[in-house]
Amino acid sequence: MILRVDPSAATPPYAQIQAQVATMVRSGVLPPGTRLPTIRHLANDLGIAANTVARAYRELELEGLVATRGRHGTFVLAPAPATVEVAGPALADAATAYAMEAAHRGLDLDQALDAVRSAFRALDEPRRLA
Amino acid sequence: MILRVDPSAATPPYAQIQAQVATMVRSGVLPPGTRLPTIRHLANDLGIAANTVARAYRELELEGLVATRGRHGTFVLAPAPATVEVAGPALADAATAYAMEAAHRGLDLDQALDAVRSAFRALDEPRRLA
DNA sequence: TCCTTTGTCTCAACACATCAATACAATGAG
DNA sequence: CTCATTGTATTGATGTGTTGAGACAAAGGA
Repeated sequence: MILRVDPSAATPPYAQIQAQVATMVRSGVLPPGTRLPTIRHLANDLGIAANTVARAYRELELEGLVATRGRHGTFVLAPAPATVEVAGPALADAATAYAMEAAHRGLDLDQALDAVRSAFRALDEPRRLA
Repeated sequence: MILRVDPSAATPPYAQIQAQVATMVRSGVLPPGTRLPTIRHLANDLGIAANTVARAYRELELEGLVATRGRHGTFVLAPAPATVEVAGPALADAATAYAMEAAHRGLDLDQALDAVRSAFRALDEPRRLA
């Protein structure tokens, strides 16, 4: 479990943990059944409050990526095959926000799609991390 | 100048004004050369503080959509033809944020693009307003 | 049974963005 | 020259989200 948290980043620490774990689960780095570190342990490693890690785990549970099994800890689940429908309203909101931002700057659909393609490419590039 | 501001909305009032004026400028409802209402006048109409309108105008000026001509007021400029390059880092950031959100939920590029297409369609639909 | 270890909950402090009010500077009409 | 009208700058209040610390409940092993 190599995680990094930058307290001065724009995205809050709990969201950074959430995103990194989610990526590792989806990419298979953390296979289903893996036991995540306890919130206190991880909090200690990262030098943050336990509550912050707890929140990240809570959000991950809402996403259906992990399950907390009481006394035994928190475990990785098999991620459901993703579809636009299942990704839910949160993804739709993100898409709408992006569409508004793009339209607002005068871009048409094709230009907006190109920007997303570029962003995706840039996203895949530095995945040497994790 | 028919503008609406919902103080309880998620997007802050200054951003609502900014977005609505930007849309009207880009769509030609407000042709170049049009004089915008003074910040005090518009603030009065909307029942908000002058400073809030001032901020919206300031952001619009940064976008290059309007120009303030000192004593004479604030005027609509001819919007530059939009390109992805010119839309600048703000658009790139929005695209990256969206790409991360989508990847984070396990969507691939095509699914993410579909969601944007849907959002764009939904955006064009209720443009009976403005 | 007792105690350790797990996640959960609650509450206060803090940081940050936004808004409102007010004072200010510029500038052109009269 | 005077002054009304324009946008600008500063300051304080407010609300929201995030963090941190600690108390709490559950549950299995010794």
